[in-house]
Amino acid sequence: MKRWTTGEVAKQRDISIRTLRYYDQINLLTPSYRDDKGKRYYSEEDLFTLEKIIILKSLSLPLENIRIILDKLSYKQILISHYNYLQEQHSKLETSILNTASLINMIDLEDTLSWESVSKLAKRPKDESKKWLDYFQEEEKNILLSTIPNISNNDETTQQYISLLRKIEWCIKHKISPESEEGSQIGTSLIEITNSHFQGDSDLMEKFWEVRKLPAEETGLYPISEEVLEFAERCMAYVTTE
Amino acid sequence: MKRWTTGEVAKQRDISIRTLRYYDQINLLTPSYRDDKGKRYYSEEDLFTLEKIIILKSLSLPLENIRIILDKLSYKQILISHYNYLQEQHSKLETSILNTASLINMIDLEDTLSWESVSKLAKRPKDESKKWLDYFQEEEKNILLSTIPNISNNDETTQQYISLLRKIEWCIKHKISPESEEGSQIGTSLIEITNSHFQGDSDLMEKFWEVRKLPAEETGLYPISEEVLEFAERCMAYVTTE
DNA sequence: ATATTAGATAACGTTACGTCACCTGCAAGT
DNA sequence: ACTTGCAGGTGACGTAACGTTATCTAATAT
Repeated sequence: MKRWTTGEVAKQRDISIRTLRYYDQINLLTPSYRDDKGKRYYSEEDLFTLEKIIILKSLSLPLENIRIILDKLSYKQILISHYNYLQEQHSKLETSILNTASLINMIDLEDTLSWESVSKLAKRPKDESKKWLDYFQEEEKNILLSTIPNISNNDETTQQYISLLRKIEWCIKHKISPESEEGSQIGTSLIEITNSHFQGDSDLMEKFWEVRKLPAEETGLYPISEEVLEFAERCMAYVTTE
Repeated sequence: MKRWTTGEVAKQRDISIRTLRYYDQINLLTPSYRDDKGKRYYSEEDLFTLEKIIILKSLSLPLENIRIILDKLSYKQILISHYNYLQEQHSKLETSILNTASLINMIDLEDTLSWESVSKLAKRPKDESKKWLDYFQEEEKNILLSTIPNISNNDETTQQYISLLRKIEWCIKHKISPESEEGSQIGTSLIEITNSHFQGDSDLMEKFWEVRKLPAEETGLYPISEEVLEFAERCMAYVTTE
C-alpha cells in the first residue's frame, strides 16, 4: 500500500504544505499514518478524502461544515453536486461574457456612457455562497416533491434517475446517438423508472417532463436542457418501436 | 446630479454596507460628498469606480493593488481584461465539466476505483491568483513582442487590434456574416492595421496568423479560436474581392 | 409620544491560511 | 569529522476583507 508524504501530496494536488498541516490540526484530514518521528503519511483513501474536501471547498463551504458532512457523502454524490455547480457556473459565465462584450461595444459606440445604461448590463451573477445547500437538496429531498404532489420519496430511484441524465449528457458530448445500444439501455431504464414512479399515470408523466423544461428560477430544480430531453424521448421512442 | 446613499448603492450592486464603509476607510472609494451629519453620498462617477473595483476584485486582485492601479486604467481596459478572464474561465470550466462527467461515469462502471485512475482526471485547473497580471500584460506589452521579433511596440494599434477581435466575436455571437456592412468595415480595419504592422511583409503576416492559432500555454498569448480566425479571413477576403 | 428605519462610529471577532523562528534526521560533498 | 542542503516537524504571530455587535443620531411613520 503506497503512502505519500506531505510534500508529495501538496505538489500533486497543488496545495500548500501549510494547508495540509492545518487540515490535520483542525481534524479535517488526519493522515492515516504517522512516523515515529512525527512525519505524516497519506494513504490512497486519504487522497480521496482530500479530493472531496477540495471539491466541497470550491462550492464555498466553510471547512467547519465540510468536516461535519464529509463522511455522510460518497465521492460520487460529491462529484454530482460538483457537476451541478459547474453547470450553473457555466451558464452564468455565458451571460456574463455576453454582457461584458455588450459593454465593451457600448463604449466603442457612445463615448459618454451614462451609469443608467451601464447598470442594466453590469449586473453580475450574485455570489450565492450560502446557496450551496441547493446542490445537494436535489439529491436529498426528492427531485419531485416540491413541484408535483402525490409522489413518494425514494432516494434510490432518484439516484438512478440522476445517473441516467448524466449518462445522456455524456452520450451527447460523445456524439453517441439515442438509436444505439447505449441509447436503448438508457431508454429501457428510463421507462422502468418512470413507470415505477408514476405507476402508469401518463398524464402526470407528461406534466413532469414539461416541468423539467422550465428554468431553475421557477421550479427550484436544476433545469434539463432541451437537448437532453429530446435525447431521452428519442431513447424511449427507440425502445418502444424496436 | 443624482447621488446615492450607502444603502441604495449596497442594494443596487449587491454588496454589504460594511464593505462600502470599509472601502471608504482604507481610502479605496471615498464618496464624493459627505453630509454635514456625516452621511455618505455616491455620485455616478463613484459608481463607475465601484464597478471597476468589483471587476478587478473578481480577478482576485488584493484591494491594495486595486487602489494603486485604479486610476491608471480606463473602464474599457478593465472590461477587456475582465472579458479575457471570463473567456479563460469558460474554457477551463468546459474541461472541468468533461472531467467531472468522466469521473461520475467511471464510478458507475468500475465499482472499485483506484486513485491512480482518478488522479489523472481530478486535476482541477490550478488557481492562478498571482497570474492576474497576464490579463493586462497583453494590453500593456505589445501583443507580438514575445513571439515574433522585429516588430515595434505601439500601444494604440494594439488596442485597436484587440477591439476588432472583440467585435468579431460579437458578430459571431449575433450571427452577423463577414460578408456584410460590419464585416467589410472590420476587414478594412484589419488590413490597415496588419499592413502598418508588418509593412507588407506577407511572410511574417502568415506566421503571425499561424501563431495565433496555438493554445495559450505555448505562446503566452490569449488564443484566438478557429472561428474568429476564419471570420477575420473571410472579412479580409470580402473586402479585397468587393 | 413612541417606534421604526437608515444612517454613523468604534472595536472586537473570524476564516483559512501565510510567514517566521527554530528544531530534526539524513544523504552528499569536502 | 564537519558542513551543507533538503524535507520534514512544531509553535506562534500576522493578514485580508470584511462580519458582528454595541451604542448613538436624525428623520419619518403611526
